[in-house]
Amino acid sequence: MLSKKTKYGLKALVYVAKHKGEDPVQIGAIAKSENISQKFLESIMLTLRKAGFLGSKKGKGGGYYLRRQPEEIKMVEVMRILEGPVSMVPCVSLNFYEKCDDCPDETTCSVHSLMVQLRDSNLAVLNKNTLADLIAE
Amino acid sequence: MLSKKTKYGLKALVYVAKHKGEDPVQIGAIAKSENISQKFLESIMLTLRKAGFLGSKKGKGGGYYLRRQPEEIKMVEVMRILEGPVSMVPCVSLNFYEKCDDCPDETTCSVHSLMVQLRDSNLAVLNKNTLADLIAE
DNA sequence: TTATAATCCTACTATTCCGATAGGATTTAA
DNA sequence: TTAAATCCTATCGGAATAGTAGGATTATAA
Repeated sequence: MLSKKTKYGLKALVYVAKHKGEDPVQIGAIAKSENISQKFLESIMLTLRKAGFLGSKKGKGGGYYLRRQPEEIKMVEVMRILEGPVSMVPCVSLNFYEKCDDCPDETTCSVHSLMVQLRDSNLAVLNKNTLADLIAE
Repeated sequence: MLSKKTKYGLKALVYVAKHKGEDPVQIGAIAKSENISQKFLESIMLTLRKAGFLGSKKGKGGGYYLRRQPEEIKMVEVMRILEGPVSMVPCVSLNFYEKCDDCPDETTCSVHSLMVQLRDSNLAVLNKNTLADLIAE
């Protein structure tokens, strides 16, 4: 299941992107528009800013704005920041590789190939879609 | 992330399938071979039996056996039983549909299309792969 | 008939993660 | 100087996950 964090983060990015070129948008406005707890959204925005997707301006009249073009923000990047690994098991993860504790040997693991296929099919989708694609709909 | 329950369940199915035609296999043997807590595996085997993948024989000399041919057990069926919905959000789930609580309208939801694409790419993989494919490797 | 070996079943527990909240510190514009 | 905004750390309740406990039931075989 997709975490609320990721879902809210994506919606917030879309919201900010839709107001590109205008003044920065406030957390409060996003929270209200998208039915998100404002305090929860605060921490998500912070994450997105630290990851480089968003910039912020403090103080009165401040808020958040996009730091990159929507067409250049791939969904795979956002998902890795908010949701974590694309892979369903650490031992097939490209960016978060770890050995599975219960598997003596990956090459003989019966679920390995299935996990690789799932990873690759998800990667294909997440590499193809950008923030711009989400705005369109 | 794939739950241990699902991972163990898949490995157990593969183990049982590899012993097709022989006497039923015991939970203890599977647990030992695959490094799984026997008690935990008990409950998983029960789930797989109730779902119709496995049959069981009680008492001395008992154990579990496959009730269907490995080629006919699609991964999508097993995943739905052990892991739950294929979709990452309930509002795009084919078998577990539910309205998202925070979305006023699915047709205008910005993440909807992405979720549909992910669902479909995963479904393709899970429909194509059967238990027989897992045994092969 | 009795011991043993197996599944079956219910309940419980420990731990981790998720979603959300609290309370202020800091910065900036008017 | 005040108000409006982000920034930051800590905490918390609930749900889910992973695993445990203990026995009930069933079947085989001596």
